[in-house]
Amino acid sequence: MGLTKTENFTDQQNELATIAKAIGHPARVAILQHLLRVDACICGDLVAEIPLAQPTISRHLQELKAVGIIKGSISGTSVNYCIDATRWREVQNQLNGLFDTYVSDQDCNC
Amino acid sequence: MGLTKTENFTDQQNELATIAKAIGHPARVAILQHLLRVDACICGDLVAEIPLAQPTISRHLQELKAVGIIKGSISGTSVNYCIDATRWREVQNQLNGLFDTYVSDQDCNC
DNA sequence: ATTATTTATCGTAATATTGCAATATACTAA
DNA sequence: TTAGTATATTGCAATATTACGATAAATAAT
Repeated sequence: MGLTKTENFTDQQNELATIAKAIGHPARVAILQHLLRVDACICGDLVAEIPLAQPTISRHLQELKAVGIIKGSISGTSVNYCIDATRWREVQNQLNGLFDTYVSDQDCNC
Repeated sequence: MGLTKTENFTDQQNELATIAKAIGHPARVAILQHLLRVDACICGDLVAEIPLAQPTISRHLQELKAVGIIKGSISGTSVNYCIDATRWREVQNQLNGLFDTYVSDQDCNC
């Protein structure tokens, strides 16, 4: 069917999944890493950095924007993209919320 | 095309994406949360907990197992699943490796 | 006005994912 | 051996994702 049954899960579970899914593509990881590395707003030189066609990169950018971890602002004919600081930390906390649930003494002997 | 061009990216980028993708489904988040909550090996009562058909849950379990964050051991006619402690921390570190790259003073005014 | 530049959107093709019913497999119990 | 129980696999059908060429839209430069 290809259709995820989101109604069966909690908002938190769906949100966590949506976030993870957004990061779940190497091109989007590469985009995030580039935005982090240049530590500034960056225009569309992502197309030069990442070996994918311009429309494809544009799509990946939209997907990252959809979950709020990056934002873009128009500057003349180009667009400046950057990490959304607040959302970035929020997302990190939400992921760590899942990972920190694990306590070491619950190691089983499977 | 539907085919991710993994050859264009580094191993690290691909691995990070693969991990995130595995977590990127609410059913798999629910499975992980359940495994964490019961803080022990758990037999396949996941089917009772999560409102999806048994084959569907089995598939999600295989996907989580494929990235190594859970492991299963046969115990008679049932299977015990649990978090793989080492891999769990490894994955958390890898994700935090990405998120910690962000330093607050790089806030741009987009 | 025309042209160039940059980014987004549309249309399309190919592959992937999700989900379930049916079935297979593998062990347990009688 | 036969029946029961638990999990995995197979075989679909439907939807989603990925990617790219073509094109649109919007500004900048001449």
